[in-house]
Amino acid sequence: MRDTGMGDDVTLGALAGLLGYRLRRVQVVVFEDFARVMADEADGGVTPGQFGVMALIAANPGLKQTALARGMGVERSTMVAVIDALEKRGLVLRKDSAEDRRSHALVLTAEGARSYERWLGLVLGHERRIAECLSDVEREQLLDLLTRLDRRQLPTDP
Amino acid sequence: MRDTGMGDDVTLGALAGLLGYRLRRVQVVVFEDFARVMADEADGGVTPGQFGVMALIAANPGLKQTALARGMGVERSTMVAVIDALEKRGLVLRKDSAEDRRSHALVLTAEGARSYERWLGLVLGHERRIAECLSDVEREQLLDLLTRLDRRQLPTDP
DNA sequence: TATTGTTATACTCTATAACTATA
DNA sequence: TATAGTTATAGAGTATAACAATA
Repeated sequence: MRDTGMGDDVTLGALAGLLGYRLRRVQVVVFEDFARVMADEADGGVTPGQFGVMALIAANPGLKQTALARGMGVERSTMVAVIDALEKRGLVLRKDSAEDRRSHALVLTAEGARSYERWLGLVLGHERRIAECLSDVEREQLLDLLTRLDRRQLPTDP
Repeated sequence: MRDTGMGDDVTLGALAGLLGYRLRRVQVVVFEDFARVMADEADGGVTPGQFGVMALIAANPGLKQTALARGMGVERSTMVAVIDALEKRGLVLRKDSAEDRRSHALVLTAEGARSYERWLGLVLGHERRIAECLSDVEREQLLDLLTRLDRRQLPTDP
């Protein structure tokens, strides 16, 4: 395990006020807690990325891989192996699209839907724990500020 | 370039309120803008991780690799190649430590210090741009909330 | 015995470019 | 011509485990 303790207390200098540094530190904390939660799962659970994919499929049944890739902010080609792995585990299914024979309509299998619901519960618990030092209002503020920094939320330049 | 535009507007579902997802999205935005800023540099500039290392050395001249690794939240072994690359470019120097002959005292070279000051200016501009949709107060709030989520900032459990 | 830096190795995530089959 | 999915490949970034030198 990485030691992020306060052992040597290095001065952060210019880093202290930089969003990039702060974001990366928190990301490490979040990912470690996510992994800890999933470690108790019999089948090993899912990674944060895999959970995100399943959540988007659950919310948009039948969406195609390109749209999913955009939603996750990765390339189409990157998505292929992710779906391969979930499909091999019987959690996700590539159905033939009715309108466009090039594309796949992604859906959760019955088992995938069951697993997703269980994992969603775990993830909500994880969410509560990592934000336990914040009030509900502060957590909402944080989510709002982060959402506003996400360019995807902005209208495109004219 | 990754397409994070609003093309297909997928419903985020449970993801919308999850810090892990929001953090990752913003991280992508931040890293892309950082890369854009550095692309104009004659020598290619530095990566966010390399900049962080140089900032910590600048703020803590003479610190050893283990302390630096802790400050960056990575393993000692991971740090080796990072410093190798910076040392090969003449930006960082491994000096012999006076007290402990096992460890190295890390310092910026004269050129490293000059480059760091220039890059710091670029990074502060980058910082201003990615947070341009936030007021100064909101940016400070965001930094504060992120800092509080960073376990390193918390007192260790008894 | 414990720590510092190092090597060897492997794994995950990601991207680019070129291909195919459709549209 | 353009798009959806795929493959092949490569490059970051990271970790673990074992080692030599030193404490």
